[in-house]
Amino acid sequence: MNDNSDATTGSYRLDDQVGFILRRANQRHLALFARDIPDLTPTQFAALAKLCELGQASQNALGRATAMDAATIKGVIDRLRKRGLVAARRDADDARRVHLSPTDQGQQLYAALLPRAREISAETLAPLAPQEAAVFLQLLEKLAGE
Amino acid sequence: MNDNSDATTGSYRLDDQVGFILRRANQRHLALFARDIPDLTPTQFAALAKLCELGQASQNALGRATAMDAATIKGVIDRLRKRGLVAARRDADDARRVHLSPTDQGQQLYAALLPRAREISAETLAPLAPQEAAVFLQLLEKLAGE
DNA sequence: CAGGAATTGTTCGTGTACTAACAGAAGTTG
DNA sequence: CAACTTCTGTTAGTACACGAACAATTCCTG
Repeated sequence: MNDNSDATTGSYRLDDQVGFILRRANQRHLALFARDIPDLTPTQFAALAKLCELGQASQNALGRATAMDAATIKGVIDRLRKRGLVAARRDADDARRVHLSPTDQGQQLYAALLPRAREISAETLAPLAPQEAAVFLQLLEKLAGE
Repeated sequence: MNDNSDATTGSYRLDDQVGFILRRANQRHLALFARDIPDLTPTQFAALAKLCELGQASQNALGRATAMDAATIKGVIDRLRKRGLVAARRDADDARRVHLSPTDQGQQLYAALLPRAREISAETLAPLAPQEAAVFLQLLEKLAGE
């Protein structure tokens, strides 16, 4: 019973806690992204990518698909619209909804950035051997839930 | 050559990218933390915990130890000072430095929160079997770098 | 010792991220 | 159909997080 990872016993070192390491891993990824794709934030790219995948979506639906709450997705879409990458119009069937779709420019940018996005994913996983990366992604997916 | 995880070929699905899943995993952890320790943010707790571990530190040094840049740690420390959890004074040897130490109240709060902090780490890892969690933490550490 | 370089901390601006509160529209049920 | 509930989007407030620019201090090197 010397297990330091026990939930109620043993020492607590910040550097060994999942949350802390998760935050650092995320930081490293964000830094790689900012270096390779300086013109778009990871969040903005996620929204654009998902919208291109789906073709269209309501604002909140896109938020759910990209794990952003209503307040967050609004700011992200505002910025993408300001840059002409996303078009918005009131939904005809449902007056509450904002119907979103990527503009031509948005689709072109997405296509142009795809290789670099793949690169970023590879670079992020670079410290792991290929099989390790596969295992890691499976476990990480479990951890993320939903 | 059908490997979708190839860095330059194959399809790109946002939902399969490390960065995206990393962000969701982090979100889940933050939610657990906010639920179990509503009085302190994860970042504030990290700063307080590290300062209690070290006993004392300069502001920037504490920032490095907790993976926060100078601008970020400043805000965090300001809030902890305002709540009387951290004491600050100008360093005698180096006039640039702000010497930080936890107050008695800060140490007591840290001690009181420790069990819940351990709980949060356990809950975060709960979707994984014990051996899976161990493997995951090793790989995650590699990914975080430094 | 003098002058350039590095370190420490601060401020500003931008961009997530979440809570809470709100208004308007749509759906549900008695 | 009317009341209730849910869903959609918006706003305001707080808190990370980082780049860039800056002043003061200390360090280093010629």
